[in-house]
Amino acid sequence: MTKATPERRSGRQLPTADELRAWRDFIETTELLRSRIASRLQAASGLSPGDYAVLLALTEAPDQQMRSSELATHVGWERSRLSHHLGRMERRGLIRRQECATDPRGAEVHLTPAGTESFRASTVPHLRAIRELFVDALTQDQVRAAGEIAAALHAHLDAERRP
Amino acid sequence: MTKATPERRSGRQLPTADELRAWRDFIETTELLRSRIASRLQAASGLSPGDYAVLLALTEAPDQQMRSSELATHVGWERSRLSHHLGRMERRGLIRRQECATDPRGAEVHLTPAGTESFRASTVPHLRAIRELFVDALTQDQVRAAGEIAAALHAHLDAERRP
DNA sequence: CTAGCATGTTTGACATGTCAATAACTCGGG
DNA sequence: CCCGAGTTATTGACATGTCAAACATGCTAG
Repeated sequence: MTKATPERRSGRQLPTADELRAWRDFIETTELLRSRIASRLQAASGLSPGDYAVLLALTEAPDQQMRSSELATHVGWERSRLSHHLGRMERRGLIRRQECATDPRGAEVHLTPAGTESFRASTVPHLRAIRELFVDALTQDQVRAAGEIAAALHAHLDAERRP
Repeated sequence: MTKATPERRSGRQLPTADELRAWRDFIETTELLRSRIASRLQAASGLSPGDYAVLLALTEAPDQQMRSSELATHVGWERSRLSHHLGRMERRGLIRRQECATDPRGAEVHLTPAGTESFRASTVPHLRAIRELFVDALTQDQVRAAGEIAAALHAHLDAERRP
């Protein structure tokens, strides 16, 4: 593809120093950002990002309930991870699990009033944190570029996964 | 700055739908990317990203050793996290801790031959994974932009932290 | 000297994640 | 009827992270 400029993009196995610096800045900063957003969420509502994802999905579901594996797909987690997380959330009274009427193997996950309320209280502070820590740090072009970079990375990872 | 278009960037508390989509793509993709890179590293060398960070710092240190808190600063971890991690690495024979000669409170962390060898074996595959999963997914401009976005986010987080 | 504060590190309790194994149930053929 | 393969969800063992408390030692004011 890049035969005309072989020294630029092809024939190289390893990243250049500049590329490596960009990678390190990128990966370290996203980690830091994630933990800051999580702190804000925790402080505002006592919820973890995982709790938030589960409560968001349930809140948007018809009847505020969902089958366990449906929920796993929706939030993009492995079943096992979800199961452990639901156990913790159930202990804290945020959700309730009950046998599924139509499939005795399955479980229905229900939002409790406490879960509904915690989620309600967390929404605005969480969105405000995203605004303050992400959107406000960047220009409009950078926000757009960040979305495009994420999309390109995601597409590339998908392509690698099953070619 | 944006007085001429007040509805665009100011007076708003919450992100727009586009901004929120960019945020979600960004944060979810970086998480996915992190875990893919970690899998590659694990497969190639049996090391976790944390192991790699510690071994990299020790490898670059004079005498292949470092004081524990120096190491914590270098990799950007809390002391407690480092202590737990060093315990696990020591059990696996990657590093060794011994009393510091000059300060009886302190610990020196030393690289073992096994640690040196594991790190050596991991370097090229790890850099290749960064090349394949990050650099190759993006244009040169995007790699540069990713670095700049990370720098802007980092600076903004620092500014928020202590003013 | 010694009480008390600072420094360097570890520990314990717990939240979060992954992986492999298990349990409980469905369903389609013999 | 029953076997075996697939589906749904949970479990256990363990790695990784955070927070607060504990420990050990050094330093300094009285």
